[in-house]
Amino acid sequence: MAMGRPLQHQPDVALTAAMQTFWRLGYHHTSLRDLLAAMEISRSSLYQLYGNKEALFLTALERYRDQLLNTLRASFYQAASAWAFIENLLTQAALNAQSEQAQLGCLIFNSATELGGEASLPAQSARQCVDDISGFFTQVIVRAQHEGSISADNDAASAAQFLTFSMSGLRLLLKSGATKPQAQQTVKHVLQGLR
Amino acid sequence: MAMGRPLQHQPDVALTAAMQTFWRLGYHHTSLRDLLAAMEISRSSLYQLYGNKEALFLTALERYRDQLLNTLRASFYQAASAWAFIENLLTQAALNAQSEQAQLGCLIFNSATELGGEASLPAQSARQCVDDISGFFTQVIVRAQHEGSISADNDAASAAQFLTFSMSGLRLLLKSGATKPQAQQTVKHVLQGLR
DNA sequence: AACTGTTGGGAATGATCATTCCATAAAATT
DNA sequence: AATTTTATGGAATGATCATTCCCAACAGTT
Repeated sequence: MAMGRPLQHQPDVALTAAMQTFWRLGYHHTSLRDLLAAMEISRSSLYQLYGNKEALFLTALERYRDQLLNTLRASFYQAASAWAFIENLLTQAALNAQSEQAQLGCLIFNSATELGGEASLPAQSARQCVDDISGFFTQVIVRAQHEGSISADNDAASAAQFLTFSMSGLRLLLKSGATKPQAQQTVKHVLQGLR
Repeated sequence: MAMGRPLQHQPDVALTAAMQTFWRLGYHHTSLRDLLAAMEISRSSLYQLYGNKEALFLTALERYRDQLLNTLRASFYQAASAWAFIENLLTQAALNAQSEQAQLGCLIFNSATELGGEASLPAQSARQCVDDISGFFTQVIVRAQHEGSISADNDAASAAQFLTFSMSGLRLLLKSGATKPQAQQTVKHVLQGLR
């Protein structure tokens, strides 16, 4: 074993806790007190291990994006068709209407809207993450076009953007307290818009 | 004329300046310094005339909503058809892609997303405003259904919500720097989704 | 001239914030 | 026992924030 006292906390656990806190409260509104309480480490350790609040947010955001994209990709590659994947994605979002998860929305979209046009690193990173999601959806659209479920006349990138903001819009709806039937009906509109 | 020194500033002008500042910076991120500079009044006057930051935001938000709804209603009632109104609304939004206005987004949606699930008065008010917009769109949808341009099978409220978040999503897209052709393509998706 | 309401800004209050420094304790090594 | 690394928390720093109090200047009225 290496010399010196071994690490007492698991960096993964602490990072996940930080991520959830940012998710719940937003970047600016999350204070160091909140972080320390959630991560269950001391101020000193936080600065030593993660640099500062901004750096911690960046790594937490990247982790969130990685996890999200991994989940999406896994579900995509094992889906019967691209269209089935899209349908399932939206339907699941609508079904989970009242869950806490849905109430929180998506960390990436939340951050992108909160940080808006800021020039800060967190803002840049958030916008990049939105692009990453949109890029993944573009692949999905392209496959759907090959499979014939979406007209090849459509620009794949635009369709992907439509799908992206529809996901974010759906989240906003659910956050505003839309009922499950309303959400399901809205999903139909989105699916119809993609065709 | 009334006794005492007459008002030097026009409350309307100052309120508009405050509104634009909240619009540009968001509620939390707008400091009193920002407000005073934009409104060109003194701290004393602000507190005397508008109460405090929170109260000022509430009146500014209401004014924004009133102006927006008035503009929308005027354009709606003089439109050839409900569908033409919707088409025009979305197309104009896409055409103004690069304008400063579009970059700002909409004060109501910005506030609703920024304040999210907060229990504060500003948050409640923002959610109410989203409902107000959605309510207006419901009327539009109902008229479109009477005119036959939207299937009567659709739930009007759900379609209105779809339209509402599509507007907000379009704004987010433009904020993220989507090109004009992309935005126009996305509008087609939204219109198709409404049918 | 006396009165009344508006305006402006200095100063203080009390709170929160992120960050740094520092001294100390704990747990492992050699 | 000496060393190395990690952990903790008190204290201070410097900044910003919204808000209140207060006093002086201002611009009209009667």
